[in-house]
Amino acid sequence: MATGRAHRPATRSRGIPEATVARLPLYLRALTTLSERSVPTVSSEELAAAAGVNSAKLRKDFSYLGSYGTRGVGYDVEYLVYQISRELGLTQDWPVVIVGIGNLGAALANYGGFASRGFRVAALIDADPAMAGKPVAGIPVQHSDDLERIIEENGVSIGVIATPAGAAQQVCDRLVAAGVTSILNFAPTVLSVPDGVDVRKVDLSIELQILAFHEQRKAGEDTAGEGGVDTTPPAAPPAAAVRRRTDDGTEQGPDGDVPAVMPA
Amino acid sequence: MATGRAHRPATRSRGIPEATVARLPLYLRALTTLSERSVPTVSSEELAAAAGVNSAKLRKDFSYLGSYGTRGVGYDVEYLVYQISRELGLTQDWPVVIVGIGNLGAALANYGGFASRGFRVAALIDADPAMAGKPVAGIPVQHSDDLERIIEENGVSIGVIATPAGAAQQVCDRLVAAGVTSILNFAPTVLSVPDGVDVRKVDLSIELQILAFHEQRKAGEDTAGEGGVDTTPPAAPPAAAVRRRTDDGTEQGPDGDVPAVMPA
DNA sequence: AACTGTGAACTATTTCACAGCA
DNA sequence: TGCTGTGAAATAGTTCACAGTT
Repeated sequence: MATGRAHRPATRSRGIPEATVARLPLYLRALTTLSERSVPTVSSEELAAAAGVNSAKLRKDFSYLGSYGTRGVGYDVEYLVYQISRELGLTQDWPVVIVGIGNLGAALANYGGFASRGFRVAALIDADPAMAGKPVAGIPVQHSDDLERIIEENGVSIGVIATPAGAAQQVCDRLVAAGVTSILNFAPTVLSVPDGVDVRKVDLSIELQILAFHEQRKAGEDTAGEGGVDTTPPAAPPAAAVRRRTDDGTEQGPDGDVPAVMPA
Repeated sequence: MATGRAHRPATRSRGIPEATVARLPLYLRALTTLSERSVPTVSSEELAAAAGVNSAKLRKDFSYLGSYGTRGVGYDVEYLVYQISRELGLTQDWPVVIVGIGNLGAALANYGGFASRGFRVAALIDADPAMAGKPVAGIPVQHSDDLERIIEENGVSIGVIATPAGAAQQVCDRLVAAGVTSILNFAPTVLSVPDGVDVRKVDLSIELQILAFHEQRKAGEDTAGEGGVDTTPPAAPPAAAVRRRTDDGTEQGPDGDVPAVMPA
């Protein structure tokens, strides 16, 4: 059992950089908007602005896909939509199951961005018998006892986990055993999966913590310790000597923290 | 108006790499779990496994914070929890507003991971008058007319946008005008913000698209075109010559896509 | 003996800047 | 002339491997 993702480091056939892959959906969204407005062509500069990146990066990214632009003109919007969709595998239909139909699961089920991009919510699964049969986003929730059958019958290879943290690994194991090879995990846990299974994590609180880090920096530049209320005094240092690399003298309290659990 | 984040490229005081900052919450979660189990110390190897990274990376990351370990022994769990919390700014109390109380907003309001990490949901705001006064996660929803007042009265500097895409920029502008300097955006739009305002984006469908890309690769290695159902034929190429870098002959259809909208 | 902390090597990603084409 | 496509340079991030410490 390996932990985490398995991004085929060897046998990398056409080698599109991971950073580029992560931006393709961004470009696709921007292009889709242009397409709706019937804009026929777009320059790298314009498209980059719409996608929130710089144009050199965008051109480099596209160069990994092929030469789909026209010098002096720009890119054909429709054609580029098609090429990126194809590259991402969105010209196929991907049946997806969502496990854990709490607020978050329901939000995901209702999320228009899935259906419109080649993803089809094949089933909603929850462990609560009281949920069974209830329609969410027009799809009846099924009990998790039937998880394996549902996966197999629908040929599902992508699963979304929106359960509480405590249930996530177990759900993950069952999904994988039933044939799922890609998992999008919203539960705040590190999942262990065998080689060949991809896991991506979306963590709602991690993003906020990153913002807090930068926010703290901003406050520290003007007046020290603005923008929040300090708490209790510093924790006792460990037995060993502690030599901090740098120290700004800001001392705050420790933190009786509790691991996060998703809404069920 | 600059687009996107503004990560103080100059004046970078103590220079912790962005990639490291992004992992600190991961370490913190793993440490918190250990702390609850009353584990007193942990080695880089063990902690790395719990956090899902490798130990060299973890040690390097910690080296940017200071020398908080003891050679031959490991790291003091409680002390490290404190140091990372402090570095991330989580020893302060951060009042947060959530704008857009649909399924997703409700999921966020109920999410235990916020409250337990220095974040306090100061207010829930929605544009629907019918929502006003209704309690979600024990907090009454307030109408967006009062957004500015709420921000100012509570000294909020971090805002979470969980509105439909169409409303996001407008909400963002109002948040920023009222004094918010960090935004977590769940709406599938690129937000324009002035310099000095940080934006982080969580996009539910982008992650799935990245999984689909890798999933497609897996399928393509064994039998070509397994794991999904193909759709219509290729779009017409643009007027100009098209020379693809490589081509695997897989031709699929274009895609009359619609921009995703979050559940309101 | 065990384990951290860290230069140095390596790999990935971004940005520059300009040749080449329509 | 205007804009793409891309080598080359610059920067960021990861991994190695081992000296140093308890």
